[in-house]
Amino acid sequence: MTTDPDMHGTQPQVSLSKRRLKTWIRLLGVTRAAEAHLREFLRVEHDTTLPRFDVMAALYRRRVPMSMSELSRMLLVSNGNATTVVDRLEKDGLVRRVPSEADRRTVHVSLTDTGLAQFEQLAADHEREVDMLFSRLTDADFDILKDILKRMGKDSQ
Amino acid sequence: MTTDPDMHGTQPQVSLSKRRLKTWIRLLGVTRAAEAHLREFLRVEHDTTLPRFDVMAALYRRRVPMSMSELSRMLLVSNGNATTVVDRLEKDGLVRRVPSEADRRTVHVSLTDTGLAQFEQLAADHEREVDMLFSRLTDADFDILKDILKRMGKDSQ
DNA sequence: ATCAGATATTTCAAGCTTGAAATAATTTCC
DNA sequence: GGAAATTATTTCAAGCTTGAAATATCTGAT
Repeated sequence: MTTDPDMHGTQPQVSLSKRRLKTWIRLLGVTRAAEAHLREFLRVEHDTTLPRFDVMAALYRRRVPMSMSELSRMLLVSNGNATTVVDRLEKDGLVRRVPSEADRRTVHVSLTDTGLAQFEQLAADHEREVDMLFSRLTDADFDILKDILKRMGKDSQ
Repeated sequence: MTTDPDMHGTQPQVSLSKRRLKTWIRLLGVTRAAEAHLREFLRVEHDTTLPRFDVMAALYRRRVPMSMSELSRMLLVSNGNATTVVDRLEKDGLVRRVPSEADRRTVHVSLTDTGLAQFEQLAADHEREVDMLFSRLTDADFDILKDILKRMGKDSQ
């Protein structure tokens, strides 16, 4: 909370606003690099893609069938997007659509047995990969990061 | 570097690996939410897109004309992608391609006067928007984040 | 001088992503 | 009970993104 309007402190010429921008650009860069790495890993090692993985991961975490809307809200993607990715996964037999009994507008999506088996393979390898990406971070870093990210996320409640 | 195989420490059941995964998922979520916010802002307020903004920002930062390869390397996107975004910006008169004198394989891309003027408008608003997104973070947070991100980025040198 | 390998860019097909429009079903409120 | 507003999903056109293949050019070793 160092307020220093005339910039006589340790950061002489850099406004807070510029610092925020720089941090955002760096954050975006690091995140994109990590995403690119994981995408490459999924393609080369498992012949799949990040969006497919994301959908399967969301379904896996819940275990209980999930509506298309819940899915797209959870993944922060548009409804139309969720539809097409699920379409492809369904065609490959990894995912199943079941119309809801209670609400005829709704469909419930869930992993098939094949999908579940494939995902468990995938998830183990993926976790190992993430582990490597974050290997330079200590436990203390995680505490701090968790706190910072929580505060950042507050905006988009 | 706390090695505690039997988990008798302060984090009883949670392995470091699981923590890394959770942190990555949260980081990805926050970054995507912020990106979505900025995309929405660019669309509604300036009738443009994030990739277009990214290209213009890269060209602006350098001032000196830039090859397509440098551009795609800087933005972490494929060559083909850079080509199509530049195509569209060029068609809109915001960007210019000039063949290199020294190397006939190379084209140099730069902002046109129109592009420069438009970008300066855009950049000011964009900075204000980022400022809002990060308003909950203190100066101390930035110091820490900078350090953490630097260590994370080391992998993808 | 030539040729093999490296580098710069574009093109291409396929998949991803969006926001808006279309359809269908449900809920709310009079 | 029925009209109006809301919600769930799909479809659509346009743009984004990728990796691989095609072209063109350059560089370096012989």
